[in-house]
Amino acid sequence: MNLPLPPDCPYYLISRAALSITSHLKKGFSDEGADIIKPAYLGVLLALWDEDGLKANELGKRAGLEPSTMTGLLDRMEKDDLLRREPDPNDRRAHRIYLTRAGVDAKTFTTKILSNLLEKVLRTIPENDIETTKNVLRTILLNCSREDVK
Amino acid sequence: MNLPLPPDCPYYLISRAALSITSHLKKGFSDEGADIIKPAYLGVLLALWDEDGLKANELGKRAGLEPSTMTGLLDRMEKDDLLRREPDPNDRRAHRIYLTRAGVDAKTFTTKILSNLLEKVLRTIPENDIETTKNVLRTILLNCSREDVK
DNA sequence: ACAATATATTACGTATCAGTATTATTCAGG
DNA sequence: CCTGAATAATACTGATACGTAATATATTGT
Repeated sequence: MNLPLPPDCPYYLISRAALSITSHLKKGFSDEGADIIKPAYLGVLLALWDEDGLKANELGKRAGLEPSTMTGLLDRMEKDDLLRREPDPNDRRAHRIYLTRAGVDAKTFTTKILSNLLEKVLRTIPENDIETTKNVLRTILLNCSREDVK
Repeated sequence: MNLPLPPDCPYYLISRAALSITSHLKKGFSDEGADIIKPAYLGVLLALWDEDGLKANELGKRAGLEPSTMTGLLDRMEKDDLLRREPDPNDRRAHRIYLTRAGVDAKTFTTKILSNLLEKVLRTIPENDIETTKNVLRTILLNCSREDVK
């Protein structure tokens, strides 16, 4: 049973790719003077740009983050004036998350920076292979969530 | 310019897959009573099992981590008695990293846990698609490092 | 040999994410 | 209508990773 060395290990490759893109994204935001936007904010922003006023809970599901992670993330984003929490009138346990003006306005340039970066990073890769990769990753996520149930 | 929603965004998929596998790996080590082994240790362990006595610097290159990240990681691993630092006789700036007995012994069960998990997570995916995915990820890493130079 | 440069490590601060426990609220069944 | 299970959010802790700056040691060009 020969364990693959790092450059051949799927886990290594996935982890490194994630960190590497994150790092570039961070730099991309910084270079464009959009320092308020952090890569970790993207999942939440994408969800809220699609549908404003979600609950923290629902946001977590869409962004793939645990509830305990959401608290700190929303704290940071609220401090950065990208969103605000408001009590849910129908459920006093819950809050609704609404984008601020700044949060709405961020969509344009954030979108541009993200797609520019992805374009550069994926540039040399055939469209087919990217689709295959996305499907593989989706399957991995599916298999992982199956494991969770067990 | 329609930004892909999370489940369709390559960056989202890569990040989620990395976190998801990491979480399962952690649980896998825990379930097998191998709590000392943390997913983050793998890059270093794989490198040292291949070649003992590397410098922190070289280890960082193999594991894909920054020098400043290596310090804390090696600190934790040393505290967990998996390795020890020894001064490099030829370069007084550097240290050589050697596996302890526990670090050597960890290879067998760590290897088994990792390959079991990967087998489970990748089980349903055609070998071809996995190869394609690995190549795509390698290309992404390459493109990212090219960006670095720029 | 000496100053400038390069390398290795460390120190410190920040960001990110998960797991566990806790609190407050809602809801379902008797 | 009350009690127990489920749900929403948070607090807290630990792990992981980076960037910047500081320090110590080596190497190189003159």
